[in-house]
Amino acid sequence: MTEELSDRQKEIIEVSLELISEKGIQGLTIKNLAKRIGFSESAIYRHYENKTEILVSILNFFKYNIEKLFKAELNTERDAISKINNLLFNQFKIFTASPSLVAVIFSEELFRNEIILMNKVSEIMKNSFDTLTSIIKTGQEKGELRADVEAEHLAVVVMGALRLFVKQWQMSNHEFNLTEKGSELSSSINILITK
Amino acid sequence: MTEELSDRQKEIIEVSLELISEKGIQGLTIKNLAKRIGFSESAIYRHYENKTEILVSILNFFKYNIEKLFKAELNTERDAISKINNLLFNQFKIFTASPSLVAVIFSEELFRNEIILMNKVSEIMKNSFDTLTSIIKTGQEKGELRADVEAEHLAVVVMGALRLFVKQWQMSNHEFNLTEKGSELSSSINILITK
DNA sequence: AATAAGTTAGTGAGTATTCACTCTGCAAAG
DNA sequence: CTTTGCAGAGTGAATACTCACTAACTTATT
Repeated sequence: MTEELSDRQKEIIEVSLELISEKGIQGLTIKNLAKRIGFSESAIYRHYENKTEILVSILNFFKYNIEKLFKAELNTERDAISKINNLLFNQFKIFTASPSLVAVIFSEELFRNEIILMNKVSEIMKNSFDTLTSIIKTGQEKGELRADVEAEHLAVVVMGALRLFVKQWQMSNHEFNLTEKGSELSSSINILITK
Repeated sequence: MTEELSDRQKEIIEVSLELISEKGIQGLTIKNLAKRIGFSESAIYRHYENKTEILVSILNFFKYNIEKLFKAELNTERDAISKINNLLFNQFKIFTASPSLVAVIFSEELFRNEIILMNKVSEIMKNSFDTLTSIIKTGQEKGELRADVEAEHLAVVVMGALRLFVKQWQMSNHEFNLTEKGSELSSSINILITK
């Protein structure tokens, strides 16, 4: 799963994320990539078989980060509230640190004709959602979270709010501090889902 | 605002929505459009100046529907809960009836290089969000909704849940009944935001 | 009523551009 | 002397869009 990337491959991914954050997924072309790195277009194919492979690599990077975050939180001994709190906080921090990832997760529509990419994206989403649901379920059983609403619905609410908030941040051209304002949103969510 | 579309223009929009729902925004090309309608590519330019104009037309159609829905609900004498309930229900019904609109609202990333389209999309989102926030605010003042969480955060939660749920429906290939399951989600949301 | 003029909606060929990707050859390193 | 990393030139497919032209109507003029 760790993929063992070479230095050049890492550089290609880095520059790809740069380009995506600047001009969106559409800005990620072989030409732009080569120009930015400073070598010819053909050189890229020494390191990646094709463009899809590059995108797969990016999604794997994303998947790895997200899942590490979610799984880690799932297996702690904290209560559900602080698990979810941490989850949201870390998620906001990741996006603040690399805004290009925001463009990536909202590019599903563009991946629609590439089945591999589509599957990767749904996998990531489903995984996060399931982990969150499971955290909530446990929290309900322990009496930490309200149980008058089913866990899956609470998960939709939490994850939906997270995504929309990040989207609003992106559309405002990062006008507000995502981590800071995100903390406030997080507190509000806490109030809503606590017993 | 009604745009006064000719019969042919209406047909072009209809077929565009068809193509989008089948193959995503990427499936909407002048070639595909012309082939489906049954005339030459150049004929399209008799009815629309360029492809962007077609997309603007689609977004206007979407904007019109959404805003009609939100504004109508804002001005009724019902309580906030049933306003939001209706809003969600009608929204789910619209998407069920024309799933292509889902592809459109999640295509923001693709519109990023076309400022006109980008602006149209943010306008639609901002408008809906503001109307929803205003409904919630009124509900809080009247004591119908919980006031221990600020209105904007409640709006993020409601709208975020709506969007994520629709996204999940789309990604499942419309496997479940959006209107039906959406009603259930709506009930859960009610519970969360009621005093 | 007949002709002339103008409009509308179409065709088909062709444009420029962009895209991902390939082929050949070269130079340096092991 | 073979592998690796790269350059340069090129390919074919796809894209949105333009151009000159035409057939079918409609409207105005005599």
